[in-house]
Amino acid sequence: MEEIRLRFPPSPTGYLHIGSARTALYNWLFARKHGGKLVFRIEDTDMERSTEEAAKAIIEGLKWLGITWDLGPYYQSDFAQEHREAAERLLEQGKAYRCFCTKEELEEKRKAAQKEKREYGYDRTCRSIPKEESDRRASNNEPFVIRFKVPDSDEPVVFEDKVYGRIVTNRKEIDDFVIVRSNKVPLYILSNVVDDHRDRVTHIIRGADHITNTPKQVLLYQAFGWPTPVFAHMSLTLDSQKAKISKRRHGEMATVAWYKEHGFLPWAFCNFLALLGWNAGDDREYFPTSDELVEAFSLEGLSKTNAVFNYRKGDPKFITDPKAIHINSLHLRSMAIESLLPYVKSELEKAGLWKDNYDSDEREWFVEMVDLLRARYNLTTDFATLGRPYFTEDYEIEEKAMKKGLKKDPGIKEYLPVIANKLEALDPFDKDAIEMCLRELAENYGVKVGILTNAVRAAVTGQNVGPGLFELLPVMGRGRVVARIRRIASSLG
RNA sequence: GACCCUAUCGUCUAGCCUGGUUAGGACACCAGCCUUUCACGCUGGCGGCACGGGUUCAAAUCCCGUUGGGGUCGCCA
Repeated sequence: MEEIRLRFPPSPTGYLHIGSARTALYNWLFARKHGGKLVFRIEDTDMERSTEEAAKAIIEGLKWLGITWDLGPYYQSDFAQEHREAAERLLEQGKAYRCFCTKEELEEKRKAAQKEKREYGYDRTCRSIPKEESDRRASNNEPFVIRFKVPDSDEPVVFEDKVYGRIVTNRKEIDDFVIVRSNKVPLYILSNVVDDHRDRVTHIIRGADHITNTPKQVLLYQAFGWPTPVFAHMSLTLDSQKAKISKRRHGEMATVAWYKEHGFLPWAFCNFLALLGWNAGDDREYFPTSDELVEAFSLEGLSKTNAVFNYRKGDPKFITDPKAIHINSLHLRSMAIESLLPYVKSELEKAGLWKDNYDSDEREWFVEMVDLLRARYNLTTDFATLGRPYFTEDYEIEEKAMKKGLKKDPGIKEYLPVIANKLEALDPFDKDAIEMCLRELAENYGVKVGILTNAVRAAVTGQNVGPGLFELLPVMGRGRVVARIRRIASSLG
């Protein structure tokens, strides 16, 4: 049986874009699902815009996402000679022809057509130039491009799209398109077909923006006598203004790197991306592992309608699609704690909060603390921002914590030193003992236990929100807790 | 403008093919419950079949049209 092969062929003209990442993801999922291979090919035939840095950034992005490939990366430009030869073959067979029209001439015709509100298509001026003349002009070094000669026929060009169904195109809608530039560099439309054939690609999953050039490529496959692969076009992702998401309009938020920097877990982000324009057919949206997504994935679940990325510029609650954050929190809270640790370490390092002891003597303490905190965090960056007081003595008492925790009851500044003394002497220093201790004290003072817990929380974390206090204190450790309470108590004057 | 694609809550979507559902789920939002705080969780609420014609006993579902949205129309990919 023929091996299933897919490909991901980005052009290296910028960072890895979330739309490209989604395309890569779907190809990868499909390949894995069917035991196939994924070809990674960098389409750099546009030398003007392609850069090595961009290629690197794309590779980095894919690696971070965990999207792996089986073949490549190949560079399309390495195969330029093969593409030229393919074009040469078409030329010899009369399936393509040299076009000597200059850019300026064509531009003029285009403008004239626009002015008269006629639709513009290449007028086939050079299609009828006799072979002898064409050869002569070529050997005289007259510049030319090579155009594909769309075969005359009454039959429309048809292909069966796995998502959109049967796409029928009238040949009159297809120009004799250019396949080789005047500088002899082949164009994408040609190179792409030649490469896909050489790489034995069986399935092409790509953005719906390629739908209209698919008939041209189908014609090329036919001209070469090659079987056409299966096409599956996927809906695009737009912003709330219904514009294509782009770095230019949306800034870094449109790049994969942004998600890496803002505390997203790679697999969680893939999980979210997969949901943009695809569904499992049941109510499942959370896929703990890639195996589960692979199992659920199928082309039938792809949506035909463009997805709108729910992001509002300038709105802090919508720095990105809130569903992305939600999915991330699901993964953050339930993934294996060992897998989460490196991400937390990285965030703490960036914030200057990391201590090497967390990898050795204090490792147990660190793991317990992370586990306690993650239950209410959404992003890995939260450990360094919201979590700051847990990892350093250098923390502020937030205003809300001061008000709701430390100033809530006038007696608090009397209670706090007593609590510190009690906790210092408590044995064992565990959840139940601490709870009993604080409840007893509350009863003695005739206040609700919440007054005491909130005060202690405010003192030891500077915050009025956080893990359950009775769980937190034993993890934090007696020494640290008592010291913090005393320090804050004395500062209350 | 021409050609192609598309249309279900604010957003992602199920349902459409094979007409009969109180049009389902998720995110977001609101309320309540839980509770030592905040989250989580649970319960409930808000909110949608773009419009107009057909076909039919019956239309989100089938057909036609309108409107809206998107894509493409390069010697970019």
